[in-house]
Amino acid sequence: MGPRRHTPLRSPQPPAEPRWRRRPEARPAEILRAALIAFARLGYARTRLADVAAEAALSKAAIYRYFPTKAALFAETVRRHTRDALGEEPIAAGFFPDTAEKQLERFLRNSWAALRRPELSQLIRLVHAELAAFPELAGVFREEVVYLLRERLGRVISAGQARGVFRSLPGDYVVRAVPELLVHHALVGADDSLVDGLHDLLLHGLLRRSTRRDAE
Amino acid sequence: MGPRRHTPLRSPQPPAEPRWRRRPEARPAEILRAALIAFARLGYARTRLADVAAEAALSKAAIYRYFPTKAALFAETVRRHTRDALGEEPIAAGFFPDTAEKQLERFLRNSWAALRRPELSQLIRLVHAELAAFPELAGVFREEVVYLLRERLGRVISAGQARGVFRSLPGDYVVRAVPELLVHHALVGADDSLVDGLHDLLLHGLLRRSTRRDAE
Amino acid sequence: MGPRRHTPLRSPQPPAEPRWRRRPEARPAEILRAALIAFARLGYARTRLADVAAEAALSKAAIYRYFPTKAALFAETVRRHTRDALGEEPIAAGFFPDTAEKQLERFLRNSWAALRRPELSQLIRLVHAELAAFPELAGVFREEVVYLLRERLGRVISAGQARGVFRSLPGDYVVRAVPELLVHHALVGADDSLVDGLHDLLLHGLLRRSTRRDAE
Amino acid sequence: MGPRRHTPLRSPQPPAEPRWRRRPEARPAEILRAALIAFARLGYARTRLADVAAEAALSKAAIYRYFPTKAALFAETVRRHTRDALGEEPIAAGFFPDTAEKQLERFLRNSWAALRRPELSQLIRLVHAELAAFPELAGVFREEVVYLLRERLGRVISAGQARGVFRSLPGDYVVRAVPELLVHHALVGADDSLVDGLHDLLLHGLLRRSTRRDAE
DNA sequence: CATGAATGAGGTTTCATTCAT
DNA sequence: AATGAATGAAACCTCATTCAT
Repeated sequence: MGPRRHTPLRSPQPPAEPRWRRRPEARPAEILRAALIAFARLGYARTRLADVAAEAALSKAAIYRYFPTKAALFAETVRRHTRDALGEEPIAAGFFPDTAEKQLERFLRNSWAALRRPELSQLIRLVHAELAAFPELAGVFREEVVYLLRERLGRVISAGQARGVFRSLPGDYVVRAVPELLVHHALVGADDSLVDGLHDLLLHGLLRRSTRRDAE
Repeated sequence: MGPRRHTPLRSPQPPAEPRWRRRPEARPAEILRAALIAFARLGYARTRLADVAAEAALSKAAIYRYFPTKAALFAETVRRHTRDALGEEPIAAGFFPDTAEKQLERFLRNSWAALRRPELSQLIRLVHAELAAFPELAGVFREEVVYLLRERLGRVISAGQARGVFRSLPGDYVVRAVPELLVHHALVGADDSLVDGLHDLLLHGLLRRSTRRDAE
Repeated sequence: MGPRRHTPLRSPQPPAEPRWRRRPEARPAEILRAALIAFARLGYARTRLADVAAEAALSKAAIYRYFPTKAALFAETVRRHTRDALGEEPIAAGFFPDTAEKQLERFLRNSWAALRRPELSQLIRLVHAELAAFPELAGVFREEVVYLLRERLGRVISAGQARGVFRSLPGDYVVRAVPELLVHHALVGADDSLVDGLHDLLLHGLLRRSTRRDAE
Repeated sequence: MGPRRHTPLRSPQPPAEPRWRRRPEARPAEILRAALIAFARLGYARTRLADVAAEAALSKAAIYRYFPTKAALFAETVRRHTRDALGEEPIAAGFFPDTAEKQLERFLRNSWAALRRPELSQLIRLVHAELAAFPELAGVFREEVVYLLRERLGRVISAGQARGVFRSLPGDYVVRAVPELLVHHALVGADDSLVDGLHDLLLHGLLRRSTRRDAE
């Protein structure tokens, strides 16, 4: 066999539509958006760069202008979408004259609303699916999501304790476990009814006996 | 990283029950044991059949005598190791004259001891990592592990309620959420201290006020 | 776009010809032979593994059973074909009652005959073309080819000197330069007439004046 | 290693002699200088246009203003740097009353000094490495370097013969082989001592016997 | 004129799966 | 029953080249 030369003859299309348009700063964000969709659909290993490229309406090679490897793209995808995933605390806990019970309920309801949004629940699944391959991402996720929820819940409980509504707790188990539980519910796709159940469980575990005794 | 291909999950026909072989049913079990180790180490996609074969001290081709595809092997691995993962209920709940509190604590302690064993926690990670690719396995896992825990916990709570120690609960949230929480703790590798915290949280959420008031 | 699954349907050809036959030990040698041909034709970078595979009538993947990378295959190709490239010294220099001049001529003629064979001259081109990329191979080549020629020439000259036919030389330049020159001739594809010229040049530089004066 | 593509050598039209530019003929020369450095460092195939561009402190696209393809750039790089590589003959052979021996030595010393300069020896390596891919460049190189050396050496020898110092030679082997040998020495990176050896070898092969006999 | 952005077209390497022994 | 050999089918990543600005 002789030495082949590959001289692709391109069908000479009249220069109708420009192949691309200049959108410098937008690109990385666009790619990350597409990557989230693709990775969420198939997981890391099953997602081909071609899938991301198609979703972003770009060529595979273009992705490599912005991200050096598939793994880096994945890591950045998780990182980017994890930040601000929860957003600002919708209503500052202490400034409302709500009862402690109401504050707790609002925390649960808001947190669950955020976690169950597809963008975030998919991210949660992604992070937990690649725990072994990308252990650092678990850390990112915990810091950005779990720790934030802990803080918010901690404030709610402290406020309730200050008012004498919540009992004092041995250790921080409640503060640690509740975000975990919410995350797990998002991970396995639980339905919304859980908020009521969790509220009930927590309330009757937190109310001081005297308060409740008085209430009778 | 190289390419990982993913073949669709064919209906995982076990090889038609070959009855007598040199070491009759030893081989499949050996392979499944090796597969668990390999899959747990690297996850589904990263695990090569060669890894499983090496772990089983067999050739790749030999695996195909017993399992038609990699996906089928994976599914069967999860299935096999999920069954009996929890084993018999160590101590039947109702037959002991323990207090309801003690029974609850024993349930938590036993369940956590089982879930935190490496074989099971790895399985849990595997199942949750491949939720998207193998949705049916989530079902298997839930039936074998989660539902079993629910049953056991349900019995403990019912017994406590019958004795008048636990209050009556609105809905089944507690029964559904506690196993979920335990599983999630295993998934993220929590430490043992959580049992005490969970016990405390549950107790004070379940005890009837009158009981506690009486106890004072 | 949904998740594609690639289930190649192979046209069900009746099992006419077996795709391969078992030839275990032959394979590496066959591949190296094919690799020499391919690399010689196109150089290292231009040669695709597919070229080698086609030449060897194998699949690309099969090559990877025996050689871990393209670079390793290339190195081994050069190494293997360089060893024994010159073969045994055709006629032992000292044992013949030839004149020193005849022995010198025979060395030149034999060496050139070996070097100009396509297998060896291609190898020479390959080694020199990839000097920068594979410096170690230059060493292999020098040891196996250049040094061997130096030894042989050295013996011829020593014998001639012992007989009083060749003058004593300041330094070893002749022994070093002549193999180099032959190699270069092979590299640029010189014609056979050079042997006579080289013979003449060397002779009149090596003959002792007294000998030549006597001969007149 | 990644893929390297190799486009066929299009007729390397220099960009139609663009007469006036901001820095009229500076750009192409700068690019060619950068290209020599880059190509010499890595060889043709391994050198990326990006390497050349970086070396020239230009963008890749800018190179395409002056050279239609990578192959054309390479060819022009070799061509440009080959011309004048040897420069003017430092001292016209015939005009000096030197002895023929001195003239020969000066030829060798000057030639070697030129060939061993990094710019030229790298060029030599480049040309010989790409002999197969760019056969025409070998021709360019031979014309510009080898033939020039032949001419100069021819003049030295003729002068010596005219003076009766050098014997008459059968054929032109010496004139053809010596430049070749010098080039090869440059190619493999020989050290300077070779000049003395070559001088000695040549002298004792060229001096007329009568001269030497007289000298005794 | 110059360039940053984009891409088509591979090339190397991997691996699940099959086949002859 | 078991396995070493073989391979088809990607997947990642690269780079010469083009185009809009």
